[in-house]
Amino acid sequence: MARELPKAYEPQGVEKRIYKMWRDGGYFKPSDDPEKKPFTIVIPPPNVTGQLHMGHALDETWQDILVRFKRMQGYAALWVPGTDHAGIATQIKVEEYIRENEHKTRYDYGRDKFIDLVWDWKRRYEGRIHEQLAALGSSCDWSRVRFTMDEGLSRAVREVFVNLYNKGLIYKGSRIINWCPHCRTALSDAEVEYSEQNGHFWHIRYPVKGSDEYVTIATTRPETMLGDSAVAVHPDDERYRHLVGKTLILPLVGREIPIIADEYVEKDFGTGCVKITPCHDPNDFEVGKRHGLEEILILDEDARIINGGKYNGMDRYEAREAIVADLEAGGYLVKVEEHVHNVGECYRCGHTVEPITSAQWFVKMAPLAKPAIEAVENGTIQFVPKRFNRTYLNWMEGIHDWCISRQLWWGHRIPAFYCDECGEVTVSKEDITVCPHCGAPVRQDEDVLDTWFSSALWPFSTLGWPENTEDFKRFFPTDVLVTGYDIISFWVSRMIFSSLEHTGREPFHTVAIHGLVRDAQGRKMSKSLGNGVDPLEVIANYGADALRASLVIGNGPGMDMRFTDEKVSNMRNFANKLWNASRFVLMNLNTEDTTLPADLRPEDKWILSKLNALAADETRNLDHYEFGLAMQKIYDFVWGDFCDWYIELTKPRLQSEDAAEGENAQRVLLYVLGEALKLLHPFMPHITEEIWQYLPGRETPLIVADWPTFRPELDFSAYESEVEAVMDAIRAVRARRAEMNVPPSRKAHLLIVAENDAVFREMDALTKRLAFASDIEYASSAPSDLKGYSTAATPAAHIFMPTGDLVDIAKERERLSGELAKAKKQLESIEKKLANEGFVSKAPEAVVAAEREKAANAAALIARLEESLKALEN
RNA sequence: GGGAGCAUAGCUCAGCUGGGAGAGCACAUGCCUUACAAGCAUGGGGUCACAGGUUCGAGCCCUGUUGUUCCCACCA
Repeated sequence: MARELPKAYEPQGVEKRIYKMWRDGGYFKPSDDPEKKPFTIVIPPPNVTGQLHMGHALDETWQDILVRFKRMQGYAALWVPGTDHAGIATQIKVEEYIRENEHKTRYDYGRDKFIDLVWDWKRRYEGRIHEQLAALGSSCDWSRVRFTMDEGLSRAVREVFVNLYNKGLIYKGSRIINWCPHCRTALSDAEVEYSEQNGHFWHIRYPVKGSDEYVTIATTRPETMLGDSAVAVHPDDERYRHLVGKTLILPLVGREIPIIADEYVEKDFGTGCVKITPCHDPNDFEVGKRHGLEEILILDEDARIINGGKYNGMDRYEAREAIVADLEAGGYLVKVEEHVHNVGECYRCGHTVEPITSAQWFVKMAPLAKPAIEAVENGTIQFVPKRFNRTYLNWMEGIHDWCISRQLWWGHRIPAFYCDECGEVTVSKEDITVCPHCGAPVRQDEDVLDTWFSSALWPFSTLGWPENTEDFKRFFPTDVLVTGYDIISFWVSRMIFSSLEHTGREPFHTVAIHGLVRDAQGRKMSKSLGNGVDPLEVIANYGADALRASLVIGNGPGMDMRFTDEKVSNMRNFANKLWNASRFVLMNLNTEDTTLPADLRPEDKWILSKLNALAADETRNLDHYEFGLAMQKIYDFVWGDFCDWYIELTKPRLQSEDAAEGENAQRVLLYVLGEALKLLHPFMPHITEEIWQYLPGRETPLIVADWPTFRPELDFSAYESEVEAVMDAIRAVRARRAEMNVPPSRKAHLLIVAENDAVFREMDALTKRLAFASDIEYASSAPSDLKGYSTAATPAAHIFMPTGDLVDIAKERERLSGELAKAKKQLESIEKKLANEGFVSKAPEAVVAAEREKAANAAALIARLEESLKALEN
């Protein structure tokens, strides 16, 4: 016999207990039944020392919905969890810690000791992020948890590096890269964020050697003039043509530099003369290469001046001030303008990056990008929603070579070994100590790889690649990648080209893209604004299920959403509603029969039909990643159909003397509740599982229950409207009573006139209860005298209630006239439609039929309203 | 400069395949109707940004306009 549910739902205790039951029961592991098709997703690995934020909560919720849905559908569902070592982010964090607490830098520790320290952090914090994922209810397989610097994943990194190197797709070269002076490392293009800043435009005069002439250049970074090796003008620029080939004297420095002509210069921008600083500007670097210009590096790794004479040792901004002052003193400064321009900032620390020429490792992108573009163009990989195909392709088509070396300590060290003896570079999967060419000792490259280099391998490295493991064979390629649109270029694109290159397969067939979670004002949540909301706090207050549902409901794929407490509390209320409905079902239950009775009443058919349609809808919506719609529908079903109507409709039977009647109602309640729990489970897993555990006859936990499907034998859709006609009548009576402020305690006699009143009669007891009737009388015509009656008309029925002096005849007449006018207008528009030859001949039959029915209903309603009005006139 | 999104009730947003404009909150009125006051019932409230077009039919498809947000490139 079923147990009774506790009076209140306490998510805090229940969620922990339920999660433990699932985990200890091994339900997060994919079934090893070879008959079951695999379904695989890999988690976008959070930073190992990071904290869960709302974006994660949304991302994990989407993944969990998918994986639970597929698991219930009978797939061998696998969700691989894990974390990312997050090179820069983690190293910064540890460096900040030792600076603040020990007044030390990483150099005080030395490389090996510092890395040991970071590993300590990693071990300390990864448990925390795992617990946070668990708190959300994530049904990932903890026996397969991975970390980007695990031995296996590091082997994959080595394998990939060496393969690409051997194919000539990885090279080392001196190129212009983005340098973060704070993190003291190179960055890829993707790791630079641009923001508009108010700056200045300094116009500086460069004298022409051996003449009185000069050219004026304009710059936003005057300190870079120390590294100038030319001034360029456009070849067609009449103003300067005579100067091309002449020599300039670089002010303050005294160095001689040429005036060159290059089409890169825009005649109409600034003065039409551009100073060329090959080491500190990407465009100038190209110009410098074309013209064979000298490359003068003027900034060191801390962005302090070098090769700059008296300015040496100054910070870049200090130097800027000093140089501007000196230029002014020397009469070289023509003018200073206010200027708004974009400044590149490090995406991790926010400091302004400097373009600097430096020897770094690069991945040659063109050959890798080509198949990655094709895979999306030919539909092998699909973004959902489709428009993100464009985002991806735009990025991929404009891609530059990828700078992958980082001057950090925390990460995968570049497997290149230098021999100082013979000068050979050896790239090797295994560490080597001596040079294979000459036998002399070698030293390994000091740098580590970009974090995203290892994340790019995540879908296959986590499954065991490069070994051909059982997991790799069974679960790769994965199915769906769930992530936000902000990470498409960083990560998604790199997984795609990496997987195609190294495994020959696409890493996944679908990329399901969700939006960003913003604060209540629509601003991005960020640490600096302090407007972030901690998911764990929300879970503590409302429960993980409420949080999950609030993040999902009514939100379309790829759309940003605002997070509000109100939405979470709505969903908490929904959980409470479900809990109480279940409590009601259980407290009335005295059967363990979980099958449906043979004798179904109209309201049973109605709810079963609704449920049937819901199952089909939910499946379709989930198949299309329409989680917001799916959640909305199950919410509406549970609250609107099941609680507001069906439960109320069963009450008379449950209280009936006839035990068989009561048991029939119980069996339908039990069935519908069970199926609803299944459909809701992917969204709100804990509460549904908890209730499920109380239901009789449930052999297995809900997490592995069969996903509901459409059952043709329970399709009573044709019958729904007959029941809804009665519900309409009930609503109409309630509305009339509400208008007159009649309390429910005051029951009224009802006279119902309906041409087709079979279902009304069948549902008599229900109408009586829900329409607060003392008794109901069925008649074939209206009472002859309507004085003292209040009337309610629906297309299917005309209802009369004696309400005595509560009825104001004038008002009643006014109301009826209003309703009549409305109905007539409606009928008119329908008839117009039906009179349209084009509509009748071209619209689908079902649509025309529905329109005819609407016309008939409107006509019936009009007849009743007219009858009422006429009777009032007497 | 290139690309994309958004504009629907007072607020926040749904509207899945073109065919009845919806939800939550807020507001108003009445109810402790023994599952639930975190509740129930009833009600008011919309020129679906604007202008054209396609269609028997447009919130939905197409073109343009306005406003707004984001992404990419980056102008020295």
